[in-house]
Amino acid sequence: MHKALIFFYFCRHYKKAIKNLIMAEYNFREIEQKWQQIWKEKGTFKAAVDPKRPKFYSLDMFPYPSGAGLHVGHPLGYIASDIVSRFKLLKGFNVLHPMGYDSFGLPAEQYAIQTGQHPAVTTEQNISRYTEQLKNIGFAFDWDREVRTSEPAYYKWTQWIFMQLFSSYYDLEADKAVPISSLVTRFEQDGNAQVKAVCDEDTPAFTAAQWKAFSTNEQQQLLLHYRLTFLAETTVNWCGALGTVLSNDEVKDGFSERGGHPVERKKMMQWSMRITAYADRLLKGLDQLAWAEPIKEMQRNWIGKSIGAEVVFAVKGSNQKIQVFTTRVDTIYGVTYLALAPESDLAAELITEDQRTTAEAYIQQAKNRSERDRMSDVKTISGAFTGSYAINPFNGEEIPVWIADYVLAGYGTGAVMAVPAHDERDYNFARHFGLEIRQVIEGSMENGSFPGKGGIIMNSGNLNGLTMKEAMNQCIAFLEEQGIGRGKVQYRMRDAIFTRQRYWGEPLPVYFKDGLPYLIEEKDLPLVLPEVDKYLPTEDGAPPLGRAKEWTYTTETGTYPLELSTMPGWAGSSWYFFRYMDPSNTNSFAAKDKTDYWGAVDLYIGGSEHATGHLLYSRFWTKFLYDIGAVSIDEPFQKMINQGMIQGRSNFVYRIKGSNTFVSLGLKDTYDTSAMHVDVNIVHNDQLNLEKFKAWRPDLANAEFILEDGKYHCGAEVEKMSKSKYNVVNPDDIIERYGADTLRLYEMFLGPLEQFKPWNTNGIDGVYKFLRKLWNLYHPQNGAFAISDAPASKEELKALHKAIKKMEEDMANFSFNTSVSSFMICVNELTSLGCNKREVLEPLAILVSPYAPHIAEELWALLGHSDSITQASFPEFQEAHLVESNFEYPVMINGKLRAKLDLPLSLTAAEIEQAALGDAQVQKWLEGGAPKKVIVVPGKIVNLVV
RNA sequence: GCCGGGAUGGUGGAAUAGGUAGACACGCAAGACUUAAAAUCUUGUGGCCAUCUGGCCGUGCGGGUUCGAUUCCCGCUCCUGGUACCA
Repeated sequence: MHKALIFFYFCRHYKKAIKNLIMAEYNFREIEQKWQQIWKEKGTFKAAVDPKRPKFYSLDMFPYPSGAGLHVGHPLGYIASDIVSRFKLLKGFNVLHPMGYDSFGLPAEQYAIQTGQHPAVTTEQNISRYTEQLKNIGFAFDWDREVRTSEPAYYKWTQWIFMQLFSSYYDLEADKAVPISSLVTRFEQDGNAQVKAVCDEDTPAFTAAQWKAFSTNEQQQLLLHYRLTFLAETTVNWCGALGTVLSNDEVKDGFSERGGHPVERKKMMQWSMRITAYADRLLKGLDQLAWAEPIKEMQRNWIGKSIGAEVVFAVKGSNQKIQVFTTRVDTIYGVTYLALAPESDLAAELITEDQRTTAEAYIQQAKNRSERDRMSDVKTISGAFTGSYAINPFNGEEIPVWIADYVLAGYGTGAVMAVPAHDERDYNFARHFGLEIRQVIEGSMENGSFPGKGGIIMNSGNLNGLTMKEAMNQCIAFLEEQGIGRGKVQYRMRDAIFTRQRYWGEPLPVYFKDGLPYLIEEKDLPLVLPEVDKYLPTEDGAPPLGRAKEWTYTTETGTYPLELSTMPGWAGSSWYFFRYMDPSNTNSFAAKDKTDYWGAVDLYIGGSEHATGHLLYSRFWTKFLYDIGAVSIDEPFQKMINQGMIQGRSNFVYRIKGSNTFVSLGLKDTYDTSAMHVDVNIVHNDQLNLEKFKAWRPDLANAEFILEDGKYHCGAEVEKMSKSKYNVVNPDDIIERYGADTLRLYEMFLGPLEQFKPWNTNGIDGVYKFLRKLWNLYHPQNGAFAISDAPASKEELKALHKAIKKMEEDMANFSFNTSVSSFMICVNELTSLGCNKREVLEPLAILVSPYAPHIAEELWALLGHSDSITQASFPEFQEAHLVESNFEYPVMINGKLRAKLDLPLSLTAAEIEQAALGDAQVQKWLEGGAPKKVIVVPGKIVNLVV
């Protein structure tokens, strides 16, 4: 009796444990660790050049390793690209699927300023954490190819590319970058009159004789006007207190966002990249790319090509000329004033004595507002008259010259010809200051100004009666004939500023001699970031590198100071996709045979927030590298998918004010409550785990609850994922609880990849159940592995081949969520058929392996294979298994479903009609009469109109 | 303002060369197993009406084309991403 009781007790409590031992339930923890280890040991995902196989380059936007670690949103795109990579492996492709880190950046430097911790140390720690987290998810990355932009061995080549840009200019005749040495040769022979190249607007003309007579310094100064990366005076947001340049979005109301220090617009010497030289190629190149149309459109807007004309206005009683850019030169007779940007030097010069006080006060006021403030404050109209008049070259009319802050110094020439009748901003300005409004296009002025692009020109001398296009052509011809203007293409995009006054970035390989920049020698690369005592600007406002003890460069002629600024964040990320092809090369950034083999990225997955920055810069550098013959492609990313951001989903509890009692969601309005964020990790399916809640914080230990049906329901809201909202979900926690395969499947199952969606774990159980059902197919009796070699039935093959077909179609459309559904359907069907046939279960394991690689490998091994499942071939879809002999026809009457008829597919339309009309249900609706019309679509539908 | 994307049950979502709306999953409900709970399994689940086999309504709103519209066209509303005195 006693023994029996103990035995009984033992059985009850250890039943499950024993079952696990002898019945091999799906144990994801064991399986996943085992296979991650095997992949690592066997180098399963090592990629190597293999001309015999077609290549597939699958790339993710590499992350900046932040201190917060990966959250559940980061891996979304990586999982998608991993699925595609593994699918391509099964399809026989040689797949390159690497991962690395964009490891220079501001957060590590800010942390360094606060703590004194070297950014390299912080970065290293963060990278270890990221790598560990990524490895837990079981990605098919070739980790041997990892790159880090902050490693000297990497940024050596970032510096090298900078040097090539410095040594090149853009030749407009060849329409490509050409070595600057050939430009020097041309200067020596002919001067610069015949040279068609992209250069600064203010480049002076000179002859060969003059060139030769110039001093070395003068020659170098002139060459800077042509180099693709150059030092030039740029207007920036300068914050003296922080000692650095701020970007527009770091400035609020004239003060720095961080610290609230005053910010002024200041002209500073900065390095720039002449990306505008590539504007047209960047625009045209978009047409060839398989990118989402919105992203292409964003780039087109960013490049902002406008076709128009440049017109020179003489100033009355002065030698000054005012140059304007306009897209509507056809409205030239409607010009009633000119407007200059407050920053322009010309504006200050044109102020007459009687206007001096007001005009100069206005310029001063405008200067203190950032460009962004000026732009966002559209409603306030402000300006000042200079006192000067310009002459309209078409009719000799005198027109007043104004200063207006709606004119931007950085676009076009910083001066506009105002046509109030046909431009809204000019109209508002003219109304505000009582300036003339003269209509020159036929139409009604009832609703103020109108653009009138399709109208006929009037009040315009010999342009009268012409269309916009005709008038424009005629005007441009006149301007060119008179030498006072020309047709011109203007881009909104500006040259990219390439320096930051920061520490944690690539040093520029440049030293200064007589105030002019020179490149260090290639053999001295990399120019390694020096140690500094603090990561702050020096007392006299120089960048942090000014603190380095020895930051000089020695040549045969002497020792010279090195550049103190560093490169911006986008430098290292603009070419990393080439480095992956040959990551440890010490002789070049990547060997040509390797870049030729791997070519362009076949699939690039990342967020759309990089649409205009990173993607544009990468395309620019790739085109440049192509021009100099360093690579053979001029577009880096053939196909791109933008995954939607995963937003946070916060949970709330409702505390009765002034108490420690919490009310469930449905009852919260019956009490006086206030909402409080609660950690989403102690909430499941929006139900609060009360014990965990009490343990969450000491002050909640004695919390009390008012429940609904014995449960505490939490409120929920979609917000940004952030620590302070307690809605950050760490992939490690999901993996701990459900395993990596479940995480991978669930992230895909959540919805379309490109859609923005909040993270919630409400449906994750369903995915986990699916994996267990899958496992049970191979372990049918008491959880023991058993497989039958008997031939599969028609139904079993049909279930399988439906899934094969669906997966291939979905892969082509990157519709991962629907593939997961089709796997579920397949497994459900096979379960109810009781299928454990090798003929079906072997291909099934291959099918799910891109999504759930660990469990697939385990099943593959159980099936008796010694190779990795990644070596298998994707099962071939056979249409024959899906062919049906019958079809259940929906019969609709007046467009409404009234009956269903199971009929052979071999029937003709007439036979189907016959059958439908004979059906009892249909007869009832026809009420004895004949239908007015019968539509029969064989294999689809029958519709009767009565 | 301009340029994109979107709106489908209680929830995530499926279905568009126009052809059975709501696949798959969550949640919920009922039942089985259990001392109980969890887990698991079975059944049901768009709304309204009906005693049942059934009927009416239903894909943001209003029109249109069509035998037939979530899908195409016109006009709105709301949400969302980008961009913004760009001459």
